[in-house]
Amino acid sequence: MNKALATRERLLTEARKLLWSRGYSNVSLREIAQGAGVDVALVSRYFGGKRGLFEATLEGAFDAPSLPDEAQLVDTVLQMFRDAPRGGDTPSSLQLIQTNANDPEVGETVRAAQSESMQRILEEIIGDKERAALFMSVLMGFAMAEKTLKLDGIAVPGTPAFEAQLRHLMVAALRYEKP
Amino acid sequence: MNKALATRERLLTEARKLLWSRGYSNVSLREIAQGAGVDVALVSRYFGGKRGLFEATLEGAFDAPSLPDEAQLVDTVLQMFRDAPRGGDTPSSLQLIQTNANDPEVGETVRAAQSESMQRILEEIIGDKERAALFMSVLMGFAMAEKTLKLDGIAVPGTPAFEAQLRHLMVAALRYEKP
DNA sequence: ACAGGAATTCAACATCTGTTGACTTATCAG
DNA sequence: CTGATAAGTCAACAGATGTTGAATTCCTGT
Repeated sequence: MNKALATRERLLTEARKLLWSRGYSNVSLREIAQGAGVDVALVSRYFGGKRGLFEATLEGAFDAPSLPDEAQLVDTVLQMFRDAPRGGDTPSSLQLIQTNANDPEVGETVRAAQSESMQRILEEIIGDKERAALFMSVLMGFAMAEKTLKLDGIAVPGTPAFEAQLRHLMVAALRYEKP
Repeated sequence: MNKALATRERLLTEARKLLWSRGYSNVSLREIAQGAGVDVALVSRYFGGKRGLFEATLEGAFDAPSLPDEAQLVDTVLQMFRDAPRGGDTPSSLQLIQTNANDPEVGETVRAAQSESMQRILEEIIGDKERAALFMSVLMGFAMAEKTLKLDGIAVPGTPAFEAQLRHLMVAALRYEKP
């Protein structure tokens, strides 16, 4: 009875790795199952289907390790980027949003989850809805420029130059003033 | 002989509308053909297949109406956003990138096109590779926050508040200084 | 050792996708 | 009017996908 939970977890881990980085409709259940070393049918048995597996993947996806105040916010985010290096095995929650937010089947769920957890937390910390939105937009754009577009001008992740670039934009978002 | 060119164009228009906004793998050829009012088989006949159709829509996708200097750059981009309102029928080139850049089949092509036209032009205007990359990341993030995530804090497109937000981030990117 | 139930696999399904080649209709010069 | 060529339609295909229920293997308690 405990064994089932273990393979359930193996499926979840593999699903996170593939679905978050490459997008819901670009990964087949057979590929996930093969990566987890089990049969495809177990997905439907344990999660009720592909969609159920994806949604199970979302649980706790946006949990922050701790709730930083605004002074620590920038550093906390920098660490998030540091922990999910380019091409690494652990796609970040930003990549999850980026790859799935406009999927016809799960996009709505992803956007809702982002709004209810990540965005709500940002607004709480920053204390201003507009600045929180601009902050989020900076995060999304930077993740896209670095992970997907791999723009030449973005410095190598982990280096001081990289942190300086990202920090510059984040601080700018936090300093926005209504006209 | 001229009639064929007209339906070719109808297919291209419909393909741009659907593929750019919803993503390559989320739109079927039958849907595009139906929207254009022709048979599916014509896609393969005229463009050699789905991929050929998509690549044909890419031609001139990143052409700027004119090459602005850095002083006009921000205003030019603001106009780009004004011309492609939220939920409108004309998805912007930024949305095209956002929805297709990590597609397994056409992502590489999209990224290459962006790099060779849009990014090259930005670097030329701005005169600095890092600032150009940060500028592009701001554009991507803002488009994502506004069009896909529809964040509460992003002002209504077309209003002065919207322009103030976007301008603030763009100017910040342009003012980046190496540490 | 051996039943009984849990865990997993297998084979088949219905559906949707892009693509192809044969067929039909429209267009127009002679 | 008529035949040839262009333009468009139709039906069928092979492949992949998510899902399902029966069959099989594995494990555990007695």
